[in-house]
Amino acid sequence: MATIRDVAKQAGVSVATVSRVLNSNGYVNNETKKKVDEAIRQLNYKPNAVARSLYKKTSKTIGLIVPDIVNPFFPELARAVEDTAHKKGYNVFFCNTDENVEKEEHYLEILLQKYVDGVIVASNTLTAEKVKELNIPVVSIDRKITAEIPTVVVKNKEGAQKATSYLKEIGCERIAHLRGPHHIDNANERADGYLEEVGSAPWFQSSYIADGNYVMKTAIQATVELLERHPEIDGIFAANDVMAIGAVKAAHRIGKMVPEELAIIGFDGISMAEATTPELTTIAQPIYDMGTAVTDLLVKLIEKKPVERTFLELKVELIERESTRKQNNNKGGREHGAKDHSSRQY
Amino acid sequence: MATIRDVAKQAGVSVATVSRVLNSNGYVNNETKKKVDEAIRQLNYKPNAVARSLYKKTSKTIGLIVPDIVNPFFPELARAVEDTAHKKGYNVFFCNTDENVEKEEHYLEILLQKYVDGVIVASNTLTAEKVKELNIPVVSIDRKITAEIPTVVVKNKEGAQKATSYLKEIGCERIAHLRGPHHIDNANERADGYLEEVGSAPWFQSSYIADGNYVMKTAIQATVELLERHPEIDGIFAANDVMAIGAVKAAHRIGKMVPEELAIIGFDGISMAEATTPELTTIAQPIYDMGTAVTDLLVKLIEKKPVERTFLELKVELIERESTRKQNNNKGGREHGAKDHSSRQY
DNA sequence: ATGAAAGCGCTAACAG
DNA sequence: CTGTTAGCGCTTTCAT
Repeated sequence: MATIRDVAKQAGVSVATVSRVLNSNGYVNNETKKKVDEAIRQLNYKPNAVARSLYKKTSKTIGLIVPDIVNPFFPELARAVEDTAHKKGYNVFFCNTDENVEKEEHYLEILLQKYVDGVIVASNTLTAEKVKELNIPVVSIDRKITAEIPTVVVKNKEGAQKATSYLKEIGCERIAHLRGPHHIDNANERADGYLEEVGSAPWFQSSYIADGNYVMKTAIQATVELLERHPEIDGIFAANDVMAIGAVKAAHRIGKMVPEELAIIGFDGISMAEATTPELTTIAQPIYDMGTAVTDLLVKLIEKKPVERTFLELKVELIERESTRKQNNNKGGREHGAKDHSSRQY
Repeated sequence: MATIRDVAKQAGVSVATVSRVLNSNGYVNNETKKKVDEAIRQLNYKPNAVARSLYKKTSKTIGLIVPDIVNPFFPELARAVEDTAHKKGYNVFFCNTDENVEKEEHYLEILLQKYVDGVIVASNTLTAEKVKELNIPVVSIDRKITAEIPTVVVKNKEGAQKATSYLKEIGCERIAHLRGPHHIDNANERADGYLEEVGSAPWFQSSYIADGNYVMKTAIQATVELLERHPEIDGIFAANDVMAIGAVKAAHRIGKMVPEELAIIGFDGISMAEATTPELTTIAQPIYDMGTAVTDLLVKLIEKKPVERTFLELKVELIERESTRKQNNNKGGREHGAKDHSSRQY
């Protein structure tokens, strides 16, 4: 590969001049600039980003740390992050931690050694202290770590309330909740939202809440048990779409019709929710927008540009599909006015 | 951040000595090593990977170029690549090209400037010529580019034959094919496999092959038209799972029962295929293994270790689920002996 | 407007 | 066994 020296020699100027035209700063005569450009072209010269990084102490790269890209929530997020980063001239290092603290800290260390300018984390295990030590901007997505760390999340509680009250509106009278892990904030917030809506209903029992752990397999099992214990249940709010899909399978397995006998609503808005039969009604997060927002935020922090707010709470949206329909149990189901905001393309 | 100089000063030795203990090469007295280690600990020193890269002309990073991480085939692949790379001490830059040549070439250029040691591409648009210019190892996954570029693929034709003959075995007598894009090799190979099995059957018509373009929306439309034009069709081999899911939806929409009236089999083995009702029978690719294999291959090339073969063609596996069952059309369906190798976990 | 030269943090001869 | 030193390729004062 040609270096800046080769270009300088070829153009008959000094490396400083070449550097000047490369970065278009400082004065440089139009004629000499032409010579340099020509030399660059002839040699097919590309500046060495590593050398530049070493000097400038910045690398135009960021780290993206997710638990597991295979989790259907993350591909779209990762795509948004990469798109936005690329647009702003940054490359992204891609890391999976499986929610494992050591792995996470190890990655952070490596990223730091590689001079990343900032990092985006989706993590529950990261402490504020560790982040401080890094001395580079860190932003959190989907999970709030501490008040000091800039964060992009969605209105989980509000979404959960929306889901639950929607089930009430279409006529469900015994609504259960398939909740996520107790150590994950957004799972607790969603459970809170559910409780807010039905916690004080005369029919409510704490055993209407089942642990699904955000995983399909567990959710299937939990739903089967739930429905066997409580055959009166006519609506389920699952705290994520994966569990909602599990719930659909469970219902199918024990012969409950969805949505006729049992309405099911999920949370997230992952594309897998459109693969099911019936297609899943869900509270959709603006996943791509979240990715864009965190990345914008991070880049602003890196480039020390002013940021308005460091805590963004984005809105969620009810997408009505087939897994919920007005229940015709003539006990008072009301008309529901929501339109289908689905992104179905056919 | 502390530098090697700081450590040297703190330990009362020269930077060379520090470098020696860092890289554990060259002789260094055990006592001085201890002093150095202690200084490193005290200063919480971490060597600067950029400076090291600059000197060594290698960065311990690789690039991963995929069309779109949102495409359900790629998250698992990306995960495998990242896992394997990490295990071998490499980080991975993550790039989405949308199959766009300019974007792809642009990424390659940037990666090159950033000194990546090698790159893994999933691309149809890359030319051998471009790869040559790079002067670093490049390996291709899922798509063969040219003979010179080391590649990991699966036995597409064989898998397609397996899918088609399986449909015959369970009693289908009018088997259609939902094919992928004409410019993608694996789509053509899968179509070839299908043709091999049924192309000369008395009932065969070229209009039994529909273009689905690997996309759900298109596949739904194509399947509806196909079934309206040819109501006699009792089996569909879709060239990927996403289209197979589309076919299931199409069948559902026009009131054909799957699998009773219409058997559907996909290709890929993505997890989404387990979210559907009925769950999808498919020809599964060993996606994770493919990722591991390309990464191993790439790292060997980078480190100039001997590689046995530079063209790996992995086996696919039939996973029987619910979307295909022995057709009871008493016209001669035979027993089929395949076991369920499904990864269903419940 | 241009060039010389120092230095980013590290590694690897080479000398001792 | 350890230290001195010359780079890796680039950017940026500081002179001129």
